[in-house]
Amino acid sequence: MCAMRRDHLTSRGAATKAKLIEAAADLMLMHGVAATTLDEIRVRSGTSKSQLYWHFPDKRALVLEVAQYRVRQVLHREQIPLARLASVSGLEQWKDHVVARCGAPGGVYGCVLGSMATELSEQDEDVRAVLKHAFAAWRELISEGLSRMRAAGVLRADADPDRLATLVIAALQGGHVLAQVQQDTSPIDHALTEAIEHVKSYELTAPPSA
Amino acid sequence: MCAMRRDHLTSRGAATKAKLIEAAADLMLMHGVAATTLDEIRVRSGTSKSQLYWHFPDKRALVLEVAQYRVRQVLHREQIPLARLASVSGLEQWKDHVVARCGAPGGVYGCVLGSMATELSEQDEDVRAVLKHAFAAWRELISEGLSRMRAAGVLRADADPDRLATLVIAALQGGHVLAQVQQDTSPIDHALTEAIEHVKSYELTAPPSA
DNA sequence: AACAATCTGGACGCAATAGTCCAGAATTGG
DNA sequence: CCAATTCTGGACTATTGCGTCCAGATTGTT
Repeated sequence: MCAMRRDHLTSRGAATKAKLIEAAADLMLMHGVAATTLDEIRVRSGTSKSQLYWHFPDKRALVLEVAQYRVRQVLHREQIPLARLASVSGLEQWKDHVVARCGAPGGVYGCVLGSMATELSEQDEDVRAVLKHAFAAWRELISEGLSRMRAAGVLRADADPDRLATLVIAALQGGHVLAQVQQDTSPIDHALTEAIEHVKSYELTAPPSA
Repeated sequence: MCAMRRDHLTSRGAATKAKLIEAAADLMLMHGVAATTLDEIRVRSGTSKSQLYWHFPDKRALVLEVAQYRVRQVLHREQIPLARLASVSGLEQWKDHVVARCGAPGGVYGCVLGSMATELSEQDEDVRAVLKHAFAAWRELISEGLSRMRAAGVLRADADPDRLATLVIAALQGGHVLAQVQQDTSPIDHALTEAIEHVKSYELTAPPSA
């Protein structure tokens, strides 16, 4: 039989595969996908070259799995604060976490999904499809939170959760781009603050007693 | 004398250099900087390999000049509508142009500055510096327009032009990222529309006669 | 404990790409 | 019109990085 990847990995194999994906993900975030060599991945993961080709048919497949890993990571992390979103101040807390992570030491100011999206959208349809769904799901998390707020009477009926969520995600992504280029979190902070200010303008204030 | 680049080019030389930069810029926009080979640039520009090394010491220098070319191009183009910005509807017209260009056939949905910023910020300090100034100047164009609107009584005194301009640029950049990933201009359209809606919330409506 | 299947290590080959070199064409000045 | 300079064309080299191979170590099964 010619060597074929197994559908079932032992725990050791799974651990190695995970190490490879994590090492690749880190390097690709720091240096970009194209600039990350398989050799660097091998060194950082503490494994050897052939393991890459045991677990992945080629670099492209590895990149796809890195994208999927990042998507799981981001959506899982975002689900926690966003699924219980019920007020504007909840959104502000979420913003603070985003900004803190953006400027975290060792980080790189860019968004792990946004950087891959920009670099790979034109070259790899599979990665683009994965990221497209990820951004849709992310936006949906925010949109649903805003819908709940509207239903609860926190926001006015004319607030459009989908469009507001699009603004928030765009402000986050654009804020990352600007933060990366000026190596400073203030753009993402200000952009998200203003976006949330816009959401606030739909807040239903206690109607004047009349 | 060992061959040194001349400080003064003849018109022919300048034309060739410009063709090289434009060809490189187009390819780098479409496929990314790293994925663009010198050979592709040679073919598309209709010149030969040694011309690259006559006009540029290496690929990195070419990339830097491509970045400068893009910056000149974008700032020149943006200056026209933004320098005479005097009303919210002017901002809306500007948005329509941005969206139209984003979805232009042959285009690529991404922003010519944003894509380079994301791909190169971590690898090339010189390019990052160029783009940093470009984004600052771009934001300043918008900020000054909003300041004029405020001075003219179009916007309320509590409108903060710098922060609003940051939101607009971030919405534009983030909108490009989302548009690129879903191959559709609606995200950038909606994000900019909402950002402008936020600016509108600072509009000074005619005070109630009292 | 012995055997088979699964997984690992590093050496190797090959293709692609950045960068070099030089002969000669086009252009400019006397 | 001739010579010097500026610029161009394409062949060439060295390097880098992707992907292959196989001997042997590790793990699980009877």
